[in-house]
Amino acid sequence: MVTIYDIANKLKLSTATVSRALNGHDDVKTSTKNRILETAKEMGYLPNSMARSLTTKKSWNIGLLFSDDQNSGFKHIFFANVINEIIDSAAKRGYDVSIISGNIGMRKTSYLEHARYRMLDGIIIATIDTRQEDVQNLIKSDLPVALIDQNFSESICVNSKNIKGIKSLVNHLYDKGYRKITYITGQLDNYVSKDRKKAFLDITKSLNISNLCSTVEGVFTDSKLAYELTKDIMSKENRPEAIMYPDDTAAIGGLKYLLENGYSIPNDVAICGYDGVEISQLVTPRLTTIKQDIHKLGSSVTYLLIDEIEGKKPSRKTWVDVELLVGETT
Amino acid sequence: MVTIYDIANKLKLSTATVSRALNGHDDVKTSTKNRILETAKEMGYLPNSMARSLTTKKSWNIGLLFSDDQNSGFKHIFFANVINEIIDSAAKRGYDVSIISGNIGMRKTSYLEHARYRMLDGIIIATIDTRQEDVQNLIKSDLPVALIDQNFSESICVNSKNIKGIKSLVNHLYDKGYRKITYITGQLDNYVSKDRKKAFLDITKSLNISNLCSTVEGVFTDSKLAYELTKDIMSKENRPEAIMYPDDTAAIGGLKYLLENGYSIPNDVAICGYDGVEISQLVTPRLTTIKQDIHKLGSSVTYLLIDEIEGKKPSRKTWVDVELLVGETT
DNA sequence: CTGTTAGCGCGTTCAG
DNA sequence: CTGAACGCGCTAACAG
Repeated sequence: MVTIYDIANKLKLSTATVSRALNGHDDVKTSTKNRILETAKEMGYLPNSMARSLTTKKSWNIGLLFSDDQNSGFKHIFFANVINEIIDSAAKRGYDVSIISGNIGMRKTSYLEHARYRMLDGIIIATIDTRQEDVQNLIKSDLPVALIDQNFSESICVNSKNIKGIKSLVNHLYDKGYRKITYITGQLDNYVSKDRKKAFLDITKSLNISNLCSTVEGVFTDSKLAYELTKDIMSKENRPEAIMYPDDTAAIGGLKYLLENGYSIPNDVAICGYDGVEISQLVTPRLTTIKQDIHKLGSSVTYLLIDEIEGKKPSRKTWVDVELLVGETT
Repeated sequence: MVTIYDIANKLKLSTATVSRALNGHDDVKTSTKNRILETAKEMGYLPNSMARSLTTKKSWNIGLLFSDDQNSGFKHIFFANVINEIIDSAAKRGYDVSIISGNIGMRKTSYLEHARYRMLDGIIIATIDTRQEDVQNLIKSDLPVALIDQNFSESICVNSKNIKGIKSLVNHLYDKGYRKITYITGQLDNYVSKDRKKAFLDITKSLNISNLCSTVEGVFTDSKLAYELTKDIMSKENRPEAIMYPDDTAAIGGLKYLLENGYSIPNDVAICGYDGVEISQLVTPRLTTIKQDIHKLGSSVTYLLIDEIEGKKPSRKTWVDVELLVGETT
C-alpha cells in the first residue's frame, strides 16, 4: 500500500506538503504540486478513507435505512427505484451509501450507534415504520437525517404530493361518472396512509358523494390481502362502482380477483392503483394510477441531506409533484 | 465520543487492558474484565470502526457492485430481491454492505481503487455486464470476490441451475403438445443467456423438434422490446405454438401484445416467463415460469464470500436449484 | 511556500 | 495478568 509517507520520502518532502498538494490546497508551489501529483499517480497512490476519516471526522458515507424486520424496502419495487436514485445522486456529490442494520458485528445495537460506529455523515430513512423507538432516536439525534414521505417537523422531509394524487384520482373517477367509490388505504399507522385517507374524505365530501363512498384499511404492496378485500367488497349487497387501492401491486392483486371472477373492467367496476411503477402500465388492462416522480424523490432527499451535512441549511420540507396516468381501468 | 482511553482513565487501567477486555481476550482477570465491560456500557462506549480498521486492516464491510451506467440492478425486481438477501445475510455474519460506485469523492476511479480506498473486505458482483475492464480488474485482483450467475474459474460463483430451468420449460411445453417453440433469449453477450440458449438448442434437439424451433435475441427485463419482438414473431407466416421469454417482465410485455391483439392464451400461443417473481403469479393469466431460489442465491453468495474473507476456503462453484411453476399460459 | 509536531482511536508487541 | 510505547495513514496547527 502506497502512503503519502512513501511519496514524501521519494520526493524528499514532508508528508504535510504531500497531503496539502493531494488535497488541492493552494499553499503549495505549483511546480512541487505537479511533481507530487505526478509521482502519486506513478506510484499508484490511493488515499485511505479510514485514516482520513479518523482525523477529519467525516466519512463521506451516507447511511441508508430502508427496512425493519417486518418490511423489506427492496422487495417493494417502488422503493427499490427510489433507492437507486439515492445511490446515483449520492455518488454525484461524492458520497458513498451504506446500508445500516441493527447490529454491529454480531452484537445487536441501535441504528444510531451503528451510524456513529461507522462515522456516517448523515442518514436517509426510507422506511414505512418510523414509530420504532430506534428510528425515533435516530431522528431526534443531532445526526443529519432526511426522510421520504414522513412528517417530522425538525427533520428534512421530502414528500410526494399525496393529497393532490388522491384528489386527482377521485376527480377523475367523478368526471367519468363514478359516484360510489371504495378506497382501500395503506396501513393506517402510517403517515402517508392517514394523509391520503384524509384527502379522500375531504374530496368526496366536497363533491357531495361522501355518503356513497367508504374506506377500508389495507396494507401496502400486499396483493394477497387486496385480493381478499376485493372479494369482500364485491360480495356485498351495495357494491362500489370504483375501487381505489393503496398502490399498484395491491391493485394488481384486486384486478386478479376481478378478472378471475368474470367482472368486466371498467364496466362492472373501475379500479385505480398508485405509484405508477412500470408494471402498472404493462398489465392488461393498463391501470389508471398516480405516477410518482421517483427520480425527484430520490435525488431531492439525497441532495437536501448532503446540503445539510455540508452546512448549507436546506429547506426542511419539499413536495414532489405527481401525475395522473389514465389507463384502461376507469 | 467515549473512547477506550476514557474508560481506562476512569478505572485507572491502561488502554491495552481495556482493549483486550472489550475484544474478549482471555488474558484479563475476570473481575477487571467485568468492571471494564460494565463501565463501557455505563459510559455508552462504542468502538470506532475507522480507528479499528486502520490498525486491523479489516473493515467488516462488503462492497456490492450491482450496476453500471447502462443497467441498474435495483430497477430489476429480481435483483432487488437478491440484494435484499445479501444485506440480510451479511448482517447475520456481522458485516455491513456498501454500494460501490465508480468514483471516490468527485473523482472517477476504478471499482478496485474504490474498494481499496474503503478497505472493503470483499466484493459481491451482481451485475450483468462483467465484460467491462473495470469489473475484470476487480475479479483478477486479490480481493475476495463472489459473483452471481457468472463463470470465472478462479472466483466464487453462485449460479442458478439455468440449464435445468430451460430444460424443464421445454419439457413441460413438449408434454403439453407444443412443438414449434420460439425462445427469446437475453442479450447474448452475457454468460447466462449463452448458457440458456445452449440448453434450449440441446433439449430441442434431443426431443427431435429443433427444426421446428428457433431463437431470437432479446434483452432482459425489456418489456417494450419483448412486445415488439412478439409482434414480429406473430406476424410471420410460420408462427410458433409457444414463446419463451428471457424473464417474467419481458414475458409480461409479450403478453400485453398478445392480449391487445385478441390472441387466446394458451390456445393460440403459449408463453413462459423466467424468474418466478411475485408479479408473474399476479397477472392474468398467471405465467408459467421458472422460479429461482432468490433466498438461496443471495445468502449463498454472501456466506461463501465471507467464508473466503475469513480464510475458510469455500467451494468455488455452487448451483442453486430452480422450480417449474405451471401457470395458465401453457 | 514548506517542515515539525501532534493526535485522531485503537490493537499489539514487548516487558514486567 | 497488566502497562508502556508504538504505529496504522492522514490532516492540522504552528513555526519558520
